[in-house]
Amino acid sequence: MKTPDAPDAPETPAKTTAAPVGTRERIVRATSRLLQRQGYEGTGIKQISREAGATLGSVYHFFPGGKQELAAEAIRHGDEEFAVLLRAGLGSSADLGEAIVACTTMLARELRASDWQDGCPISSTALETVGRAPGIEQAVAEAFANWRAVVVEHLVAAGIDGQDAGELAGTVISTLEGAELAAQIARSEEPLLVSGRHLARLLATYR
Amino acid sequence: MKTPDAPDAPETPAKTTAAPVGTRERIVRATSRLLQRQGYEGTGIKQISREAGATLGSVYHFFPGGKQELAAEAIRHGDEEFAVLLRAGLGSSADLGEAIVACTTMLARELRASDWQDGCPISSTALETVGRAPGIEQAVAEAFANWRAVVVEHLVAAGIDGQDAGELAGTVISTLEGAELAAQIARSEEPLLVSGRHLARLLATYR
DNA sequence: CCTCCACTGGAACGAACGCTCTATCCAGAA
DNA sequence: TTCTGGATAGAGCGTTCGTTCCAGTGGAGG
Repeated sequence: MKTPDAPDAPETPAKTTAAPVGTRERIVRATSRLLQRQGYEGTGIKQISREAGATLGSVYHFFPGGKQELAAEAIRHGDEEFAVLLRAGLGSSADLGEAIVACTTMLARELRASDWQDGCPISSTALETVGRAPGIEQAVAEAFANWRAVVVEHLVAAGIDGQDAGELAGTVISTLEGAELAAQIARSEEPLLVSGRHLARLLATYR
Repeated sequence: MKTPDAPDAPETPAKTTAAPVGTRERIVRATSRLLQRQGYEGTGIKQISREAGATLGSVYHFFPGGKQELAAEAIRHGDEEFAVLLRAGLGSSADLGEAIVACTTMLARELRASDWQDGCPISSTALETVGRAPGIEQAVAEAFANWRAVVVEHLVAAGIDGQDAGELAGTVISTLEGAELAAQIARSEEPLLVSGRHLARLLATYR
């Protein structure tokens, strides 16, 4: 009934817009979004295959490791997604404080646009699988380390000492995570925006 | 086989220690701990009744609203649990910075003692049920507001302006939440301890 | 042409899910 | 004693879970 893959133009996937997305990629994207909104246990493989426009056979063909392997891959997808946003926000201003505020502003806008549904892409799955799914735990740890590295880079470039930058980057990520959770719960941009200003103020004390 | 309620001394439940815990309370406590570790979808009613030493009939007798009502009650339990820790930490020192550091130190110690399992009692359930379980969402929102109020009280007592105190309290809670998540993921006390120092530094700029 | 194989499609399995239901127990009121 | 109703006990409902399995299907390589 439904033909997922575009039958035409298999050779020119880069049409700038609407590049036909392969089955594997569609499965990963659908999984990432569902994990973000429903968590690990709340998301079923059949729902994933339905939303991705793929069949159960395809899912297990590409991810023979089952749900865990699929979730780990989706975490890596969310990792890069969030890193892109982080780089965009931090790179938007030479002033460190303004850059941080830009990050929280972007996060707040996206959160509101999704009716407070799309928070951190991985935190829900991360919390559910602590100590019980090694593959997922590792992907989560790598994501946090990745985001931290992105922040460290900008802090060092802004002239903050390496040791301080490493510690501050951890706190920046932690606070963004917590503020995003608080914003989802309160259905308000305020926790994110306020935390952004506080982080800017904290960073300003390192001169 | 197993007699949950202590058959003797039904009139003097307050023996200072080892007060026999009623069936309803046992169910709530078991639910709270399981939700903390496994999240909402990952926790089954039958597992709850097993761990609580109660039967399915008892669970639905006390919580006719089913899983959602039970979870909301467990969230309220976790709310008070965390508030107690917060008050203990904040009250441990007249110096605001030291008090905040005391909070993170306590959280870090408890987290390590549970092999990084027992993080925030409600965050996992909160994330899973955003926008899909009104009763639970409300209990979660009340918990955050409650914790925030506890912090505000101490900030104001330390001489911080009311407006600032309200905003800072939100960031304090957010950062504690995020740092606890980071600590669980990294299996390390460091994110919590470092964030505690940074929060102390931030608060010190309000004088 | 045929062969091959990555990929698709979906039936079926046993287990677990949330919840309903009836039956039983037992302390205290009448 | 009989009656009442809170509390306990667990079988069983229909559904969904993650996973396995196998029969196609279609395009590239010989």
